[in-house]
Amino acid sequence: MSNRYSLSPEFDFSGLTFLDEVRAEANGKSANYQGLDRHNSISFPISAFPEKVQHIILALQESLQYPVDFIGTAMLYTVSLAIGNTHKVKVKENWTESALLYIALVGAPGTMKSHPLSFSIGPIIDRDCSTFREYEKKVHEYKKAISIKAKGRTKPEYDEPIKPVLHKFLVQDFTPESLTETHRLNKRGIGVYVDELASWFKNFNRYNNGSDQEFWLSNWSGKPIIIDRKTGDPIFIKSSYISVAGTIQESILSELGRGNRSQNGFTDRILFAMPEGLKKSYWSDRELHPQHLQNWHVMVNNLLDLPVPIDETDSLSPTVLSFTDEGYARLKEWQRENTDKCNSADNDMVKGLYSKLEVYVIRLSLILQMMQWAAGESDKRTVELNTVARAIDLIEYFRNTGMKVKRYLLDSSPLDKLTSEKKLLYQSLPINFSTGQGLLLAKSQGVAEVTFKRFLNDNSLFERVSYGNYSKKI
DNA sequence: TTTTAATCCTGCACGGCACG
DNA sequence: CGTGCCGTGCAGGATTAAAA
Repeated sequence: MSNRYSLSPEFDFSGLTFLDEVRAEANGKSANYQGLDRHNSISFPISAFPEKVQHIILALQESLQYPVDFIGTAMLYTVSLAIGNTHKVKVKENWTESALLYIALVGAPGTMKSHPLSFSIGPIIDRDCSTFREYEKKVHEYKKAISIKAKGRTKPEYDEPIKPVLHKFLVQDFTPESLTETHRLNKRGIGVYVDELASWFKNFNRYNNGSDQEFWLSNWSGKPIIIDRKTGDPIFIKSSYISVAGTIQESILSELGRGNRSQNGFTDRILFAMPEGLKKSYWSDRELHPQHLQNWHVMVNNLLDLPVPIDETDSLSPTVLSFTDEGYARLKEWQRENTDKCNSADNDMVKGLYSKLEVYVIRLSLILQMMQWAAGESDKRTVELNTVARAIDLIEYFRNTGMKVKRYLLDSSPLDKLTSEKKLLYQSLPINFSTGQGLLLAKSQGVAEVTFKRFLNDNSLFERVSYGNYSKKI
């Protein structure tokens, strides 16, 4: 099969020598991850992406300061969504994996979290936009057909007009009901965008006894969605496919762990992009070469144009890729290492994460293979060794960020649960102080006497050295 | 989703205790 | 004995969990 669109091969990269510099820098940092201890971090493995995509990622970093972690992860999401139910990968007999992803971009406000996502899903939004215009046209014709039919009752065998269906990929604002309805009409697969993950989580079990949670867990596994409703038609979606992208502020990551009984299994299912040492930067003089934008659009459109084969029972029958022998061997090798790491892990939360990574390495292999195909850099008959190796690079990055998130949840400092006033007061107190000194400071910041004295009783924050004298513990 | 109950936090008042 | 330090019960507000 050949690509419907081809990327411009004439595109001249030679004038863009800065790319090599940036890439050298980026690759130097990600040189080896295996020997590092768990507190070091791995930089985002740009080299996992196809050549042309690497150029786009680096150009976006250079011209618009998009962190490579964000744009790269957002691109994985975009490709995941574009693949949908068209392709799966076979691991073993009776075990296939889809390209479904849950991703989250983590960073402080104003650090370019949403722009990279908007850029990478741009081609899909364009597609949704044009199908919506067609839909409106069809609705217009449908209404006309209905009215003609009403008037012209004389023809008994008049063709029943078909109510048009809106096809779309992206859902921004949704309720569980509207989402399943959209998915019912778009069985190829849809994607949602959640602006603040923490608040999304918080409302999971609020109003409906955990069924939201259940829904997202089973969707992640690609299980069927079966809903019987009191009002409206029952819904049955055999292979559900809803990829999720979200953002969250680093400072409220710890909220994911609150009331941890229900959410823990969930954070393991999310791949986190967390750029190291992220800060706001100055505008750059460099402009994004339009060819990069063009190339990305071509690639995504190649994927979006893939049809979903439908079998004789009217259900989807995706094309199934399998691993090459070498690729499968590498996968097995990694799985052994991961299993050992998992078994020797001291804590159950870590085990949960590691077992999800085992699924994700397969899914990322599929996504990367399809991405390479879309970029015209390989075929899509099998998943090759090279692809598996790249997927493993990515997984090790996501293992690292996943552990980072876990650390946020586990040892969030006792300071985090304080109100901002108390936190400020605590920080302005000297290491050693007498009650009277502290009281003065507290009053100047508007904290009442009793409140301050009760505050002093918190053993995790203060130690009483002697009568009327305290020292800070943190 | 709205209503209700439970829990936590805060400010106030008061009384006991340590210290010089 | 005076002064500052410390603990506690209570009421009302805010937040969170449970019920309707």
